[in-house]
This record gives sequence, structure tokens and C-alpha cells, in this order.
Amino acid sequence: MANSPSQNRSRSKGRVTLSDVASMAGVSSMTVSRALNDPERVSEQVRDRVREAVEALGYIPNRAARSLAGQRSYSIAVVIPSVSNAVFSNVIKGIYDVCSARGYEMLMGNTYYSVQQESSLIAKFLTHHPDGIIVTGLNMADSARTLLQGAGIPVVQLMEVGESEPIDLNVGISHRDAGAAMARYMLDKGYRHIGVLGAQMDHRAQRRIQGFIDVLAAAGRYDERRIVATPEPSTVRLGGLLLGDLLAAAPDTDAVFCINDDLAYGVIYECQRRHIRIPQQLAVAGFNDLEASSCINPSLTSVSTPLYEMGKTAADMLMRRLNGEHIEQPVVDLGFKLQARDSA
Amino acid sequence: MANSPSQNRSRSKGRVTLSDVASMAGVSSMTVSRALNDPERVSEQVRDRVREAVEALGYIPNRAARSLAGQRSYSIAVVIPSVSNAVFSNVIKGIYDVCSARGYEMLMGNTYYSVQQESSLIAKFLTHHPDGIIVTGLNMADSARTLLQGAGIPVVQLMEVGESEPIDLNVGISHRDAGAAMARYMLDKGYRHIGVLGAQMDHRAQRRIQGFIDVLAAAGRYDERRIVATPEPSTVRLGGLLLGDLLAAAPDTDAVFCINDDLAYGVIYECQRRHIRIPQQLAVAGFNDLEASSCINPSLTSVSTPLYEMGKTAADMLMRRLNGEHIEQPVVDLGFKLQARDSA
DNA sequence: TCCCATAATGTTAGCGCTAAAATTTATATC
DNA sequence: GATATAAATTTTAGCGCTAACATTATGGGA
Repeated sequence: MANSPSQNRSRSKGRVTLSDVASMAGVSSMTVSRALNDPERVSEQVRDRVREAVEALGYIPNRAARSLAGQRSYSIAVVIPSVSNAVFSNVIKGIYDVCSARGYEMLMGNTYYSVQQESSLIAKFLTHHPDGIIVTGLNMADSARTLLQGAGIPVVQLMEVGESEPIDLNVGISHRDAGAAMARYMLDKGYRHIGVLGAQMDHRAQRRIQGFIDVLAAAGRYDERRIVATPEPSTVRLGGLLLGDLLAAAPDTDAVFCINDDLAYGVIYECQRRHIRIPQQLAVAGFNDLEASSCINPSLTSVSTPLYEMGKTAADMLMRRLNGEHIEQPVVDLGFKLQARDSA
Repeated sequence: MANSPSQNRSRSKGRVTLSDVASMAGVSSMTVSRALNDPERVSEQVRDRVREAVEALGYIPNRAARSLAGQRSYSIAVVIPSVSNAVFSNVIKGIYDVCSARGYEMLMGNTYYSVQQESSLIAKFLTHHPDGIIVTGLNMADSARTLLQGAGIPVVQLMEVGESEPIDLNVGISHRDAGAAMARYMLDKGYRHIGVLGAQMDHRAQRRIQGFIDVLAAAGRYDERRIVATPEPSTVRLGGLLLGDLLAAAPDTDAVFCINDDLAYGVIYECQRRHIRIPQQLAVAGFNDLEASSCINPSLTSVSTPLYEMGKTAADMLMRRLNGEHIEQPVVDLGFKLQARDSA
């Protein structure tokens, strides 16, 4: 009972602390700290005694104390539109794999595609004083941009490149180019009455459509009636509904570019129900090339985007910056690949 | 220059602190703390002066210091198999919505379906001294269980109920019952040569299969050849491959229960390629009732599970516990619904 | 008038850890 | 063996905040 920690009326919850470990191991608490965080700098025998004491006492380090004393949090903040979106869950995995391997924690938050939410989320996250922050996209509220610029930590803007000057680091693809590439592909294949289906029109989706439309217009094939877009969240069901709208407005449409694969699946299912043959009567293309796109019937022509790599690259750049390395190339365009399949 | 903060050689990074705000507002730092965290207890004029000073200085609170001084972290840890799984992303959204509304941060980590990873993740998270923790499932390594029991914080075990005694709180559904319900449904519909396709056989998937098989066996309809399972991660493509294996082993199979909807989609696509008519030649059922299941052709019979509600309920229970409320019902079974559609 | 309750604010001390400087101990060099 | 050098460890002093207690104003009611 004599050596039970903190029987006094202090504020402590009676947790086992570094100094408990230290007195058990017969060294100073600083030595224990080093034995745990920088073992090289401690003699082997001390290291062993510390390890024993840690195990015997069930010591769990306190990160809040560590952050406060060390003036860094060993965490990075990740601000994305929505975790429950297959696109972002792949990106997150890339970030996660790098961060967890380096001992960094991830603070994750959803903006639900709202710039206001994004700003308040960033403000909230900065109270953790993360060592770095990854945000989605290049366009954000001025308030958010100001916060990030003043935070004094590395910032990675993820998903898109080329639309505007990044705050700091930037990894992604050119959504405008990707949209343009798809338009050229469809024109090359001989389609002339080409429609576009869009939902949850975030900045990237808008850029894809813009790139697509610009090419159509340059070829004299732009027809406003064939652009069907809604701010609603994108779902498979919605793809079918939007196809209905498109065909009602422009029945002679012979090809349709869906702003993402989910919509395209919905379009394919709707065509099956309407007995519209793909691609003979209607060509269909998607975007992101999700796993199912190569399995569906007909297999879906889509734009393959390096989602996992984007996350991984963003986190890698952040880690290198945190290690004090110079980043020779602050903007990285990872490129895309048009995956031609049976649907178009 | 006299009032610029921390020009000395201290360890501070020159951040704006509470006492900077305090001296600008002409009050003590404790009063600023109260003005920010418990505004009711501070006079209106002081509140205003503090707010002005905060804005003028761009003060950002330091959560590490707050956690350390307050002996709580205002964060909850969430341990799930994989964020990049549609099932869990729905659950996460439920947790996230509750937590962020209450000012709690979420620490999220992936176990990638490994109990070892789960244990080390839990150990890592406990260093943050989260105010509560949500983990997936009832079965975990003994070491993890011991850690959680000793952590002295509320624990919610999520996704499944009824298999064993929970550590603390428990929200989910009975996967065994759900599997059994599906088996009974198929038997009622007259199918007699029923197969099962499984992948990424976590504890829940195993329970679903077990419940399914038990009912088949009781009806004298269990045939080992028709159980095709793999530990590989579940994908749409894999569904098609497993169907091939099943039909090779037992060509007279007339119905198949897929352990999740992704596999079922793959089965449907493969049947389309093989010109197997669903449900006439082969009935197909899935599990989880993802959004696309009602849109695919034929629409997929599945078991609808309250994913978002599970997350929300788990977080709610945690919050109530953290507010000191008594939880009269520590185990909550949210139930499931067999969604009969055209595929079976 | 005094007394006591209540509200508003201030003071003190310390949460558990680590940076930096100070000290001790081991090792190499002549 | 003395000296210089490096390695291992300890000491000191906070990091920025809040719990707990102390103090000071404010307002009735006797």
C-alpha cells in the first residue's frame, strides 16, 4: 500500500506515470523517456530494466503531456468531403498506411461537401496543433485559406492539380484534362450526340464536366439539353433517374458520360430495364474506375484515377517535409488512365 | 515590440496563449478559460472583451494542454476493420455525426481484419487516453480485452450482439439469427440445393454462415460441397469466381446465399455472362442491403442492416455514459430486416 | 447597520511529459 | 596517470491549460 501511486487528493486520476516507472527502474524519468522514444541513446541494461518496469506497472504513455512538452502532436489532420464515399476511402487508406507506419495519428473529418463546414473543421483541427494537414481540393473559403497559411504547418491539397496556386503542397490529377480526354475518346469512336450526367457537383466534378464540354464545343457537338446535373448526392439509383431526364429531353442521345461510376452503374441498370443496348444504342462511360466497373455487364469504360497513390503520395510528402527534407516538386500530377471497355 | 509574445529563449513556439488573451482583455487567464468553455459563468461584458481579444490575436486553444490539465481528452477512439468498406463507412458516419455534434474528436484506426493489429491499435489509442472507445465485434485477443477492461473508460462493442458477454456496452444485430432467417426464407421459397459463398470471413460473417447452415442442417438440406469460402478480401470480381467454384463442385445448386452484397453483385454479373436466369435457374441473396441492391437487375434479395443507426446508437450510449447517466440497457439489438426482392 | 448567500473573478498549484543544460561516468589519446 | 572527448544520465524548468480553493463584489433580509 505504501507504493500505490497517488493516494493523495491531487488532480491525478492515479494513472501510472513516467516517474512511477522511473523509480521502479531506479533511474530518472528523463532516462525512461529516452529509453522509450530514443532507445539508442540509453544503455542496454537500463533499457531492459525500464522495459520490465513498464510491463510490471502497465504503463501507458500520455500523449497529451508529450505533445505539450514536446511542442508537437504527432498527428496529422485530414479533411475530406465524406468517408462514406468509395473514392475517399481509397485515398484515406493511402494516407493511413503511411501515417501509421511513421507513428503518426490521423484526425479525420468530413465536410459533407460544404465549404463552411470545411472552414469550421479546419479551425477545430488546428486546436490539436497537428504537425501537418491534408485537405481536399484547391478551392476553399478565404477564411480557411487564411487559417492554413497562418498555421505554420505543412499543408497538402489533395485530389486535383492545375486549377489554381496551391497554399503549399499539392497532389492530384487534372480533372479538366480527364474530362477532355473522355470527350475526345467518345468523338473518336464516332458518337455525335453526347450527354453528360452529374451529381454532387463538387469542384472536381465541375472541372471534369467543363473539360468534357470544352472539347465537345470545339468539335461543334455541344448541346445544352444534354447536360443533366443535380447537386444531390450521387447514388446508383440517381444514375437511372438522370438517364430518364436526359432521354426525355434529348431522345436521340447516343452516348453519355457519367461524372462517376456509381451514376454509370445506375445508367446501365436502367438501360437493361428499358432494353436499350449498350453500346449499340447508347454508349456509357464513368469516372474513377471502381472495382466493380470491370465486372459489370457490359464492362464499363471509365477513367482510372490513382486514389490510393494520391493519399500515399500526399502523406509521404508531408512526412518528408516534417523530417525537414526539401521538396523539390511541391505540385505532383499523378495522371489518369482512360480505361476503354465494352460500354463505350 | 514590447507586447509581442515570447521573445525569450523558452521552448514555446511563440504561439498565442490564454494568458496573451487574458492580458489583452485585462482579466486573468482562468476567466478567459471560463469565457471560452463555460460562458454562462462569466459576465457579458467580460465575455465580449475576451471574444475581441481572441479574434484580434488569432488565438487557437491548445487541446494537449487542455487534456493534460483537465484529465480528459474530449476524444473517442474507433477501431474498425477497414474504412474502405461501404459497411463501415456507414457506421462511421453514424458515430461521426453524434461525436462532432458533442464536440468530441474521433480517432479512427483500421485493424484490416487482424486481431493482432486490433490489439496494437487499441494499445496505441489508449495513449491518447480517449474518453471512450468503440471497437468492432465481440471477439478479440485476450490482451486487448485486458487493456480495455483496465482502461477505466466506457467501451462499446459494435456490430454484433448475443455471441458472448460484452466488456461494457454492446450494440449490433445477431448475425446468426440473420443467417438463419435467410435460410428459412430460401427453404420456404422451395429451394432445396442451397449454396453459401463467403469471403473475408470475419467473426460476423462466420456467424451468418453458421446460422444459415444450422437451419439447412435442421431441414436435412446441408451439403458441405456447397459451402465455398475464402479468407480473401471480398470484391465484386471474387463473387463471380466463387460462383464458378460452387457450380463446378455442385452444378445442381438452385440458390446461393452470399455473405455480403458485393459478392452477390459479382454472382449476378457472372450469371448474366453464363446466361443463367435469376431466380428461375439460380436464386441469389446478399447481405447488408447496400444502396445499389435495389437497382441491380434483377433486384437483390438481401438482409437490411441498420448500419448508420448502429454507429449513432453506439456513440449516443457513450455520450450518455460520459455525462454520468445510467444506461439501463447496456446491450442493444437493433435487429435486421429481410428485404425480399426479385433475385430470390 | 450587519450578516450571509450568491455571483464573478483571481490565485495557486500541478497535469505528465521533454528540451536544454549540467553533471557524472566511460573511453580514448598521449 | 593526466587530459581531452564522448557517452550516459540527471537536474531544472517549463509546455498551456484547468481544478480547487480563495477572494472580492453584489444584493437582499433581519
